[in-house]
Amino acid sequence: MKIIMLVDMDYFFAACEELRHPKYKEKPLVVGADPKGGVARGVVSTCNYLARKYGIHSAMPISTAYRLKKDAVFLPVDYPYYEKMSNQVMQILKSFSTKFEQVSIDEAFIDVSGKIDGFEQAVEYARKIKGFIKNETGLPCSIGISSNRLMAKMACEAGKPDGIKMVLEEEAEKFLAPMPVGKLYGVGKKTKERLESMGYKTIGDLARANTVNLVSTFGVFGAELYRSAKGQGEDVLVENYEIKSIGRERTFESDTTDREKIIAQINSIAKEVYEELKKERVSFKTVTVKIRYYDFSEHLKSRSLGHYSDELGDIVDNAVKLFDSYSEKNEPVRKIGVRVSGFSKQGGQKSMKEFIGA
DNA sequence: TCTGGGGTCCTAGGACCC
DNA sequence: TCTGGGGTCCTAGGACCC
Repeated sequence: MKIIMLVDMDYFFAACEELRHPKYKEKPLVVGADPKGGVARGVVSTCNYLARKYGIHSAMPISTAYRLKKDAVFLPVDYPYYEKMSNQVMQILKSFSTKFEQVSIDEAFIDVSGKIDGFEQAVEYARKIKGFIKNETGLPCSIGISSNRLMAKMACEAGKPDGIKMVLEEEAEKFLAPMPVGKLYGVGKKTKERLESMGYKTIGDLARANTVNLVSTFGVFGAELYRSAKGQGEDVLVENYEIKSIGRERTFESDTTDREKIIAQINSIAKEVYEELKKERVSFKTVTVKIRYYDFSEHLKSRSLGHYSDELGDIVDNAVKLFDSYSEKNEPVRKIGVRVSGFSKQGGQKSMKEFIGA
């Protein structure tokens, strides 16, 4: 049986800010959009635990956060800095594991099966990793330990903040049973509502469910839900992951129908996408434009070039065409986004797989 | 409360080829 | 004349996660 850990950095962006501004440690700290006196449109990205005491949390409108605690410290998101800190952490995790899979800027799975003899040594090993990260970077984290990805994740959530939690395979179902269904990884707002209306309030209810019933309403996802509720999950980590799409989107300060203004925004966004594309050294085949209207309705339109391209002109031209195909609506636009996908690796960047002809 | 931005995966219908 | 099935690509939308 494999020993899988999920390492998740605690309140990561805010913790990074506390690191370079130690004086903010004793204050409620909110990283996210500039509140602009409470009229801004952004949201809270992350906040420290002092800010949470006032009811502030991730994804909350920044205007609400501002109302809850006007004299909190509000800082903008400095992604490049967090990425630098993240890289340090990820290097450490790689050195402590036999397999490593980064899930996001502040989270990674590690397989440590080859590093320790069994689960008896796992908590001690996690403590070592946690201490090492703290010493080297000054950042706190939480670690979940189990025999598959799902349970490592669920254990980690239970261990937060600054904790280590191990859930053995034989304890998994019991551990999950009392939790509300919404806590299960993969169950969001919509699925939670549907499950509750079917009478499944807790994960335990779901584990005792009629699978035929779940599959008939949710399809393949229903079978997956059932497996998850029983604490079963994948134990294979994917190490060589390739990016699938690159996009940027921007919300206007106020909704607009001004074509000139929107086209200008598309141009500026396309340039950012292009820069990222060059960094990743990939070519794209498909361009997608996303529009969010004043009423929050969202639409995507995409077109395939029929061939690979790495040119800015192709992004801009197609994005503008796609946008113009919406123009008869003429409703106020809140947000506009541009995304490219359908990648092929560019010359000189052949993957090992392609190289050996696999 | 009034809602950002960066992603992933899944579904489903239609086109087209064999 | 009416009838297959598999495979892949394209497009649009939805749900979810961090």
